[in-house]
Amino acid sequence: MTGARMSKGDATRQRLLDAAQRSILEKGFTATSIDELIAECGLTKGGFFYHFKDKNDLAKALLRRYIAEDEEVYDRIFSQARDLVDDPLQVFLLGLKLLADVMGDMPNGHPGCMVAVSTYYERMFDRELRDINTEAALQWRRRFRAILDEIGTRYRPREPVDLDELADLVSSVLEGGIVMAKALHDPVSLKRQILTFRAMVQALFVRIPEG
Amino acid sequence: MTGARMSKGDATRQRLLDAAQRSILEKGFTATSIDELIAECGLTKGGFFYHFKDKNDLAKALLRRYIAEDEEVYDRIFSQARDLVDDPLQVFLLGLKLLADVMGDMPNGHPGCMVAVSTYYERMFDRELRDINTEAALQWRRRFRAILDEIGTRYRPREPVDLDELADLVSSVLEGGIVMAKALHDPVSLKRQILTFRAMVQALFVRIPEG
DNA sequence: CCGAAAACCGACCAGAGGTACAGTTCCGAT
DNA sequence: ATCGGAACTGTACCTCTGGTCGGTTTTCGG
Repeated sequence: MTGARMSKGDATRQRLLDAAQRSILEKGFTATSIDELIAECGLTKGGFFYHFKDKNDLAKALLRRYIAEDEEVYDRIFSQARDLVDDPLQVFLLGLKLLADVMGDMPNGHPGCMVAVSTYYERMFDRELRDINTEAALQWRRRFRAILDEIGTRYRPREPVDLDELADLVSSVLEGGIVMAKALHDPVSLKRQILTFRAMVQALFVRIPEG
Repeated sequence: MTGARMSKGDATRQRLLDAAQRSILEKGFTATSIDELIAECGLTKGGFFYHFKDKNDLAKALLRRYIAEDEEVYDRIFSQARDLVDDPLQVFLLGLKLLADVMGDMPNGHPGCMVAVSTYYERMFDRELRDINTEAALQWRRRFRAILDEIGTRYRPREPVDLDELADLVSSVLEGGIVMAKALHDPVSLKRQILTFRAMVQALFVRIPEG
């Protein structure tokens, strides 16, 4: 990616993935034609099928790449949060704040989540792609769950909640926030949704007395 | 719908919408072919275009019908909640509980939200359809906002939250919960997401002393 | 400079999506 | 019974789409 030495073929592959991602998030998978992609990237049919054996293969590569970049963003944000504060609850709250900022700084709003798109095209894809999708969701759960476990050592929830479900709720708010921001035509909405959720997290946990 | 007298034409129209909704939620809009729909409903191309002037027109009718049914469900649930309890916070909490039950009782999980699908196909649709979509989101906001306003007369939030944003967060949790349930291949997940959110609402509000 | 692998070209195909419209059947009101 | 519109049928046509394949150029190590 960023300046990494890559062959001409790799560069073309990346350009195809970029074009595909933009178009798919805008119009959907089936509405994105191969003809359209190769026109944008300045190559021909043969060139495309040299890189991907079929359209499903493209979707697979795209989803993998998307998830990898997504994970990178989360890693960066939460390691940054850990550097700045110690208390696990404060780490989580700061992480949500930083995440909200990232989402809010996107000029046209979040472009959409490939995982969400894939769930709505489930039946069109092969098993492997569906598994990639499920794994991404589980990865999110593990990530947030880990932080929640740390929080649990020093705080207790005012109301009983299962931590796996609370972890999933973070993902739900993000996915749902993206949908709502698009539906409302209000790019900043996603940021506010995250911050409102953050306030609710803050209200949920109460410090356990030391000892 | 339910037993209401309808002409043969209306019945066909409904069957077409039923088939379209099922297919669109499963495969997406563009992947749903007219040929497929007419085969399922036992009529021909011409018959289809007698009812809908084009595919966009079908989408429009479908979205309108979906939203109307959706509103009916919410109306029923929250009026039921109002009949059972008095306190506004309890009405909201009971409403969320009933909603969770409805979602949990769907054998194959929530089939998906047409509004969410539409947001990911935005650029394909005309302005009218996009407006319908936005209006649906605003309608949800008004609905939940009204309840939250009532709650605000007797409770205060532990952390500062904007009530419009909290209202939108309800929608986000529902939309995101549907996506996550599909991604995780766990139909019951949506129900648990709603209940976890419910617990957070309960933790958020604290009674204002009378007087 | 050479040769082989990588990267790409472009003609072609079968089938699906979508449009148009003239003709036919159904059906209820008069 | 019959008339007129509603509810279709049948067909002809055209574009676009995913995908194939043999051939050509580019690249690059030796």
